[in-house]
Amino acid sequence: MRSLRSLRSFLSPHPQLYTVQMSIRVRFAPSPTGHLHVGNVRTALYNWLFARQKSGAFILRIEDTDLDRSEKRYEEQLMDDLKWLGLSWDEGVDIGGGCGPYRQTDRFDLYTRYADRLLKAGKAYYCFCSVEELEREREAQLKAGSQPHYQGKCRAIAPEEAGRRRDQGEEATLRLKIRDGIVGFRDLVFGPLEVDCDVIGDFILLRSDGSAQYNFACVVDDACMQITHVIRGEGHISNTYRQILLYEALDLSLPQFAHLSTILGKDGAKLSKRHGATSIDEFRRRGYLPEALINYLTLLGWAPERDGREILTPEELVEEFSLERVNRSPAIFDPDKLNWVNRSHLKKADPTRIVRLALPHLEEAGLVPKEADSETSRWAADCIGFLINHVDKLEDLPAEFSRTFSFDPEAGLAAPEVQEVVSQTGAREVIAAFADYLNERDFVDFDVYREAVNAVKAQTGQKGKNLFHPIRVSVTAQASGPELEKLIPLLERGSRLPLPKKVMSARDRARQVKGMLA
RNA sequence: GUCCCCAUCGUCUAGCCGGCCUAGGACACCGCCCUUUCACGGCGGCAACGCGGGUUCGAAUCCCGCUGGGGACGCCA
Repeated sequence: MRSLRSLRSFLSPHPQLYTVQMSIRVRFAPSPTGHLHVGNVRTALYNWLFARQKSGAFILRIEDTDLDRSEKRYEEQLMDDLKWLGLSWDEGVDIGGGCGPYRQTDRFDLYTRYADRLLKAGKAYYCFCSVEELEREREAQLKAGSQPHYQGKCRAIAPEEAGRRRDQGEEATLRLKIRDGIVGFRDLVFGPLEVDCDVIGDFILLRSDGSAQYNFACVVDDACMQITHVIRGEGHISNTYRQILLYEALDLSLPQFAHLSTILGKDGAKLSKRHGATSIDEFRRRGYLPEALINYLTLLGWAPERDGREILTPEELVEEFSLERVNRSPAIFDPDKLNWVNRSHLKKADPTRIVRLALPHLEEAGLVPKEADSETSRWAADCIGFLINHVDKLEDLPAEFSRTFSFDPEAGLAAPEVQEVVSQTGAREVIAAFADYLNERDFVDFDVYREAVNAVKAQTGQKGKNLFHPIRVSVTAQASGPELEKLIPLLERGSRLPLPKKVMSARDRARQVKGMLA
């Protein structure tokens, strides 16, 4: 099977066309050394989209060979984040699978076995150089204007002697003997890529403590896990050459490679905390919808074939995605567009889900009681449905809520734009008439509000802006805001509820504004 | 420093196996319309092929150079 595939890859300029019926296996292999970052997430996402579209397997492998920096809690959080996004995997540390274990620290003996193979075949050798020595070599090369790399000093040590020195307890790393010539491959997004082997240098396979170095572990794992497509960040292109050399040395068939360009911040530098939210956990907390993040991140570096449609569900993205259309150039992360995408999904989403997700934000802000009675819950749900069209993300809801339901005529009336409304001809009459009308009513619902508007209109002869602007001021002390005919009934209902922050009814508001303007 | 990669509106991009491009869409921004107010929505506007050489009847599209940006060069991944 394998040799057949590599033969086809060799013969065809588009090997992927010939492998479609084979079951595709991709993997996301993060190292648990920090929070899951948007860049990493996009890599996971593209792997996932590709796997799902081709009905292949998506594998989650934990690359924790950096013992100093890896932490269990990051591993757990990373899986939480992925699950939240809906990027489900078919094999992984938590669920197992046929090619486990899926954590590299659980696979050390495997690496040792492969290392032995290379050593016995004379393709790898022990290196006794000290870090200081290597550092000096590096600096010398840098100064000489060449690309620094290990020059193979310890290649000359006879295997017997190396063995003896190791037996005597001397520390050594294991290095791969690099061949001469050119290493190259056809990248699925970048096209043909190659480099001269002599800029590479014999790299380390096993560290002096016996643990596997990244490139080595990665190749052994990808091969053992029968990964067919390696989709990862652009930064790995230079590793790919090394890894291909390893596949050759181990006589393993090559997977396909697809590298993804880097995501940058607004200033063109690699995206980091300075650019605001970057960990996906943070986006979750801020009230972005997972499908919105998926949507936006997929669009970052990729565009659907027929343009125009940009708001797509994960299912639609799976259907339309294609590695061939992935862009080579780095993309800048644009929070404005993310917000737009999120807003669009917020509008599309099931209202009860939105209420469930939004409520905690209002509760945290102390605007709605945590243990609310059914009347209050219903009111809160209606408020959320009412305000959701005005926010980009759920975290904006409390501010929008406060702005809408609090009432501060003192400050409001002083604002220039409100002053302007009040000084319109007939504005004060409208405000007074409106207050008087509401004052005679017990309960102000939608119908009463409409009656009030018509009565005031008839009484004052004002209409349009001259009618509605003053009414808005009388009820909100603001010059703009959400739909009055929905707001006013909500104010009325809210005013009768045991809320942490009392909501004042439209009637009381109008009376107060009238009084202040009199 | 060396090697590798990238280069269309401010941003994401379509186009890139040359003519259909007076370069299309989206975000943001501005204006208008709708709505008896506001918002939503609709319509419209602003705005790009980095520069210089080739190749060609013809180049955003192909080639070279420059410039700019990014990445890599670890006993990190």
